[in-house]
Amino acid sequence: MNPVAPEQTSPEVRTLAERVFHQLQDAIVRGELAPGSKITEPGLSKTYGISRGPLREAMRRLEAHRLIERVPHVGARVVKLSMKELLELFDVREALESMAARLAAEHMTREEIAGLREVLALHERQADLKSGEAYYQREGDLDFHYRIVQGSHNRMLMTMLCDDLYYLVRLYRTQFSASGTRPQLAFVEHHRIVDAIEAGDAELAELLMRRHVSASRANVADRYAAILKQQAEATA
Amino acid sequence: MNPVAPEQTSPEVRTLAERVFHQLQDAIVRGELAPGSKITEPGLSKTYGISRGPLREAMRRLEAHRLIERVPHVGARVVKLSMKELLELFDVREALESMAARLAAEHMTREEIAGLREVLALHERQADLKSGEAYYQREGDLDFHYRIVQGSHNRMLMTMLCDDLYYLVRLYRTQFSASGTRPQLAFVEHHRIVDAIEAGDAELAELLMRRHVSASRANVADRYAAILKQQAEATA
DNA sequence: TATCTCTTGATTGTCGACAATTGCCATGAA
DNA sequence: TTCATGGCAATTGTCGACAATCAAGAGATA
Repeated sequence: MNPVAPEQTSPEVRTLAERVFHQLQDAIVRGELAPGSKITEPGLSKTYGISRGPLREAMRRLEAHRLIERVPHVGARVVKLSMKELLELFDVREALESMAARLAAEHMTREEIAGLREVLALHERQADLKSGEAYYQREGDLDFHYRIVQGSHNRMLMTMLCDDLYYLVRLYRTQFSASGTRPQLAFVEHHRIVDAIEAGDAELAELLMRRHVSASRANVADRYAAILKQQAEATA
Repeated sequence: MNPVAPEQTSPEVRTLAERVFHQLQDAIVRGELAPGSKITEPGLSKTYGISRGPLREAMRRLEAHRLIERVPHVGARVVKLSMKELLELFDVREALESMAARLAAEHMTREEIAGLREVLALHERQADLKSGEAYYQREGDLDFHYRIVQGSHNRMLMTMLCDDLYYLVRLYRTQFSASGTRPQLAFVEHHRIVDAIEAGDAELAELLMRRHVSASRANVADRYAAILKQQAEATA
């Protein structure tokens, strides 16, 4: 159902607050709750059929994950990523994921590497059969990155990237409806990264991952610049 | 009073929950609440004279900042950093702070650089006069890093490092009572980093910061290995 | 004696109600 | 018309009480 989410069976749904938290998290990432829209406690309380107590707790967690923004005595809004913040996100990703790739090259087990190769093969097949872009860029790409972070065996990195940043990435993709160009390019880059990891070449893996994220960032920035230019021409 | 904390006057103490959050945060970082000790809601509720509602909210925030760990239906404990987690923290710092130094070299204003130089001069004076180690390594060092992160002008980096990781660093220092060896070495490294930033040499600033954090990590690892060896000899 | 079960006490999760603060809208004056 | 001011409705913050869950200890049995 959700190829990225780490919670397959029921990791932490022992309480109402956590269940609602995950529901809201999904709703936001999927765009069902419009970015920038105001969310009120009584409203959600009725929608989900729970009291305001657990709801507030869920909202606090959403705030910690940067999915909503709260102002005391005023209310909460779904985050609306600006282009500036999006580029900031890419810078952070570049720093953390390159480190993850380095650590993965040092610590990843044979089994984990094999699993990574499988993911890559699966994506390749799907990209061959259909246009595939949609699936690839939307979830498959994150799946790849997800496994590398896991392979770093650094718990702090894992929570930062998988629990926080990757949800923001998904939110950005729905918000900007970024179908994601340059899938074939990313393919090659992915393969090279895995090769470096398998070879245990930490420095190379780090460098390649860094370039990979950086290229993705540049791609976003370019497309944004193009949009701005287009708008300028439209008004002129 | 608190040279590191960004909140000088009253940043967000408009609500009980936030006030208690900051109080607890300080208490934990200072070691007043022993690492690993269990904290109970009714207990804190009485201690701080507030109801359990705002208290739970404060605890949620502490959990998000990794200062306490909660288990549903069981309770919360103050975090107790293991050496493994500490080294993980250093890896994350290396990734994020080297990126921060790079961005700082690109975006830092003249005024910010001047302020950074002042901090350095202040530390040098204090290191000359007294043994200075204590002040230097405890807060001054973080002050230096803090300003560089601010200079990156990347809000996401700022919150990650200043709001989360640096509190963990301070907690580690009290927990391991790390008075911090190698202050003079760090001095030289700090100076070189500022030089690189002022020269606008992003790559060099990044490299130097990376080495700086890495050296700090190696220092911690070495001292830990020494302690282990000492203990082994004592038992033998 | 060791282990298993059950009871008990305490703690956490949830709820509904009340108080405090905010934003909005109507009213009035310049 | 525009701006300031006051009141009002709605939302957020806070509280105390009840229900659900867990951990520990007493007791019984093999």
